[in-house]
Amino acid sequence: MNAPTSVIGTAAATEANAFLSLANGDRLDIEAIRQHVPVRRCKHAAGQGVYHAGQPFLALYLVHSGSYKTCELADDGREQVTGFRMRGSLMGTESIGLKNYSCDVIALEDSEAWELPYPAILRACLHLPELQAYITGALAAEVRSDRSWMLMLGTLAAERRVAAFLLDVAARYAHLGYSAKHFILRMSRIDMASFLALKHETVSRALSRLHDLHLISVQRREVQVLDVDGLRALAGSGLVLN
Amino acid sequence: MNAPTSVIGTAAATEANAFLSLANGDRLDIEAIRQHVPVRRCKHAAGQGVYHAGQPFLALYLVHSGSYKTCELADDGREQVTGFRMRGSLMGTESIGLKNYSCDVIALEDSEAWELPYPAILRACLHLPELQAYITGALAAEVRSDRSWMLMLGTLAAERRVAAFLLDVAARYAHLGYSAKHFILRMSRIDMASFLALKHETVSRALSRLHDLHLISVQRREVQVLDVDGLRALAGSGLVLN
DNA sequence: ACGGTTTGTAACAGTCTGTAACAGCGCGTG
DNA sequence: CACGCGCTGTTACAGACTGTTACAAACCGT
Repeated sequence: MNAPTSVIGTAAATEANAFLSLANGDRLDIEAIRQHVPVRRCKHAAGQGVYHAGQPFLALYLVHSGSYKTCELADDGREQVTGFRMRGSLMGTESIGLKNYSCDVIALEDSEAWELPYPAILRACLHLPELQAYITGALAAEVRSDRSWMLMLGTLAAERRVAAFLLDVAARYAHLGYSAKHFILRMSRIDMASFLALKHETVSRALSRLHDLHLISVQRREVQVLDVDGLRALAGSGLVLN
Repeated sequence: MNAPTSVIGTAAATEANAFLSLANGDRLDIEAIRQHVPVRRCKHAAGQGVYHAGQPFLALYLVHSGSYKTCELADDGREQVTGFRMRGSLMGTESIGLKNYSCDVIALEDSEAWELPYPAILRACLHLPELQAYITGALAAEVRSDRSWMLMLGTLAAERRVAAFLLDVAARYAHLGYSAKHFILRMSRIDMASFLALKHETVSRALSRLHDLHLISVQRREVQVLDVDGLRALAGSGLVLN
C-alpha cells in the first residue's frame, strides 16, 4: 500500500508506432500494413461493443489502448467471457472464413482499437507475405492459449484458477512494460468469474483467501503480488502466453 | 438394442480421395496438394502417439481413418484432453509458428493419418493460394470450436455437458456419413471426463441418468440416441461445428 | 480361462454454489 | 457540493452437486 499508485499506468509502450507481436518474438510494424490497408481509429467507451455475433464480418481490430473482453453466447441466453485483450492483440481473427462475426467484443474501459478492413488485409497479404504468416501464427497462438486455459479450468480448483489468472494478467502487463507486481484489474468480478467458470462470489472468496495467505494484497480491483513463487506453486506452473 | 449393430461403421466416406472440408463448406482436394507435398501414410495403433509436446514441429497430419485425441499437459503432470479428431481433421496446426509441437496427439483406435511436411506445405501455399486460405480458415474454425466448448464447460452442469457432447459426436458422425442415432464412442470414460472437465464416475452417472430419462440407450461404448430434441433441450442448443 | 483394464454403482465427504445481507464506490441529480 | 441510488464487491451460511473412495461386474487381449 505504500507503493505509489502512480506507478500504475506507467507504460513503456506509448503513442509511438504500434506493432503486431507474435509468440515467437516476431514483430510486424503496423506502418508497413498502413501502406496497403486503410486504418480507421475507433474509440470505444467502457461497455461499448466493437462488434457483435451475427454482424457482417468486415474487419479485424488491433487493440491500441485500453482493454476488451470477448464473449461467446448461446441462443438460450447463456454467455461466457472467453478472453481479455490488451494492446497489441488482434481481434476478430476467430471469424475469418465466416460471413458474420461469431462472438462479441466489448470494451472494459475507455479504449481504442484500429480497424483493419478484411478485404484490404487479404490484398495486402499478396504484397506482404509476412502479414499472412503473422495472421496464421496469431491464430495458432490463440488456439494454444485457449487450450492452455482449458487445461487450467479442467484441472485446477477455484483458488488455483484465480492464482493462475492473476499470474497471467501480471505477465501480460509485464510484457507491455507495466509493473507485474502492482496493477489494476480492468474487468469486474463477474467477468473474471465467467472467464474462470466460477461464480463471482467464489472469485471474491478466492481473492480474499489469497490475501489472507499473504500471496497478494487486494482491494477491489487493485492487486499487488506479494509472493510470486507462492502463487506459481498454487497455479501449478506456467500458462502458454498469448 | 434390436437395431443391428452392423449398421455401425457403414461409412459414406471410403478409401476414395480424402478431402479437406471447411466450416463454410469449401472442400480442398487432397490430390491437388499431393502434387506439391510428399504425403506419407502413417498408421497408428490404439494408444500410439502421432506427436508429442516438445518434439520438433515438422509436419501437419490429416486424419484419414480412425480417431485421435489431442492432450494438453502441464509440467506438474496435470493433463487434459482438449479435443477428439476424426477423418478430415487437420492436426498440428496449433503448433504453427513454433519450433516444437505444443501438445500430444494419440490414436484412440487403430487409425491412419497422412503426414504433410510443413516446409513443403509452405512452398505449396505459393502455388495453391486456396491452401493458405484453407489452413487459416481451419485455424479460425478451431478457435471457434474451442470457444464453443468453453461456453459449454463454463455454463452447463455435468449432465448437460454429457448431452452436449453426445450431440456433437452424433453430428460429426452424421457429417461423415455414419448414423447420428447409433454409434460407438471411440474414447474411454476417462478421456470423455477429462475433455468435459469431469470425473469419469460423474460421466457414468450422467450417462445412466440420460438412459433412465429415455433420452439415450447406452451400453458401455455403444450409444443410441432415442430423443434428439430432449437431448437438445438439455444441452441448450447448438455447438459450433468443427 | 486368466488377469488386467474399463465401466458401473454406492456411500460419504468436500468444494462450490445459491441466497442473503451489508459495505464501498461511482455517478447523476438536485 | 451533498445526497441518494445503483452497481460492484465482500462475507456468512445452508445446501446441492460433484469428487472421493471403495468395490463389483463386464469386457478385453493374451
